[in-house]
Amino acid sequence: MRKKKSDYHHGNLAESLLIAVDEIATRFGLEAVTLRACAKLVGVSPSSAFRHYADKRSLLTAFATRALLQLADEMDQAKRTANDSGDDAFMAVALAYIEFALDKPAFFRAMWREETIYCEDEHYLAAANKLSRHLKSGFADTIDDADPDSFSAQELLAWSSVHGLANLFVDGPVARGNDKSEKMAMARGMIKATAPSLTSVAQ
Amino acid sequence: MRKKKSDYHHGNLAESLLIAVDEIATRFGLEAVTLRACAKLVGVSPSSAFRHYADKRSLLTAFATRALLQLADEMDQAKRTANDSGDDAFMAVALAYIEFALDKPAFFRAMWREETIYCEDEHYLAAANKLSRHLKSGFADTIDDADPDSFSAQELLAWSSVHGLANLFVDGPVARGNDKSEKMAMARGMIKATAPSLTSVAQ
DNA sequence: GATCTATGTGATCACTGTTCACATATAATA
DNA sequence: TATTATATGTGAACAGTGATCACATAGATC
Repeated sequence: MRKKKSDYHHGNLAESLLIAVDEIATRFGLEAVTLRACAKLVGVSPSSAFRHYADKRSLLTAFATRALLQLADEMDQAKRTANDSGDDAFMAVALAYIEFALDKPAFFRAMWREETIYCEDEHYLAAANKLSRHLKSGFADTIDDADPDSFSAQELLAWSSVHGLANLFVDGPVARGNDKSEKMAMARGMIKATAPSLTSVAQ
Repeated sequence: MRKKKSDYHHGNLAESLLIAVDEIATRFGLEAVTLRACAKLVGVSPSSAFRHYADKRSLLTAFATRALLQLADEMDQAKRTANDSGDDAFMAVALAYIEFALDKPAFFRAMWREETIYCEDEHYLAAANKLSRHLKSGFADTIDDADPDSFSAQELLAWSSVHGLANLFVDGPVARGNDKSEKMAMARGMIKATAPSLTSVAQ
C-alpha cells in the first residue's frame, strides 16, 4: 500500500483514505469514522488528510459518491443478468438495492446523509443521478434520458418502496431479529405485491 | 422555565434539555446538537445533564422517542378526521407521515438513527411499535393488536413506500428544489398509485 | 435543627476537526 | 548535474466535544 522508495510520501493518500473510511465504517459503523483514525490506519499524520480533502465532510462526500457508484454498478449487473435469463428486471434491480443496504449498512447510510456530506458536490450529484437513472431503467426500459427530477407516480412508488424497505431494515424496527435471507424473502414479497400498481395504466 | 425560589436547582432539567435538543435540532440540524449547547441554552452547567441522562445517546434516544410519539399523535389525529369526514384514512395517515418529515426533518432523522440512539430502549421500542400499529390501522382497520414484527406484503409495501418517499425527500435527491406543496402533491400521486396493490387480493 | 438524598458545579481528561509554519520528496529547469 | 519550484507529509498547536469526579447546594425526611 506504500511506495517502495520513500516512507515520507505515501503516493496515493486520497484513495487510501477512502479505503480507510470503508474499513472503519464497515467494522465499527459510520459514527466511528474519524479523521485521525483514518490517518492512523493508513499510517500517516492526521493533518496530511487535509492536503487531499478540504474537510472531513469532503472525505465523507467522496466516500458517499463511491458508495453510490458501487450500488449503481451492482444494480446494473443485476439488471443485465436478469435480462439475459429473461427474469424480471425490476425485481432484480430492487433486490440488488436492498441486498446492498443489508450487506453494507454503513455505506447505505453514508449515501443519504445530507447533514454530513456536501450533497451539492458535482460528483456526488452525478452519482446520485446515475443511480436514479438505473432504478428507472430497471423499472421501465423505455425511459432512459429523462430528467432525474421528473418522476411519474409509478416510478416514485417503485423507488420509494424499495428505498423505504431498505431503510426500515437498516435503521428501522422492521424484522430486527431476522437474518438476511428472511429479510430478502420479505423484500421479494413486497416487490411482488407492488406489481399491480406498476403494471396498471397510469391515470 | 425556571423555578422561582432558587437558581441553583432547575427543577425540570430532564424535560428542559429535551426542549433544548428540539430547539437546536430544528434551527441548526441534528449534527449541531451538542450536550454543551443544550446545557447553555437551558442555562445550566454541561455536567448537570449527566444527572438525568447517562449519555448523549440516551438524551437523543429520549428525543427520538418523543418525536415518534409526536408523529404517532399526528397520524392518529389525521386518521380520526379522515374517518369523521369519510375520507381515505390511509391517504390521510400517509400524508401526515410525509408532512411531518417535511416540516421537522431533524425530528424525522433523529427517529431512525440506530447508530446515535439506543434502539433497544424500552420506551423507544414502545413508541416505535405504537407508530407501526398506527400505520397499520390507517391501512387496514381490521388489524389492531397484531405483533408489530409481522407484516403482510401489502402492509410492508404501504409503510415502505411512505417511509421511503419521506426519506427521499428529506435525505435524497428527489424534488430537491421544489417546495412543500409540490412535494405533497407528488406524495398524493404516489399514494394514489399504490392503491391497486393494496386493494387487490393478496396472493 | 440535623441528616440524607437529589441535583447542579468546576476542574479536568482524552479525543475531535482544523490550522499553520515547517520539513521533505518529486518534478522542472538551468 | 545542480538548483529551483511544487506537491505532499509533519508536529505542534487551537478551540470544541463527551465524559468523570470530587465538591457544593438545595429540598426532603426524620
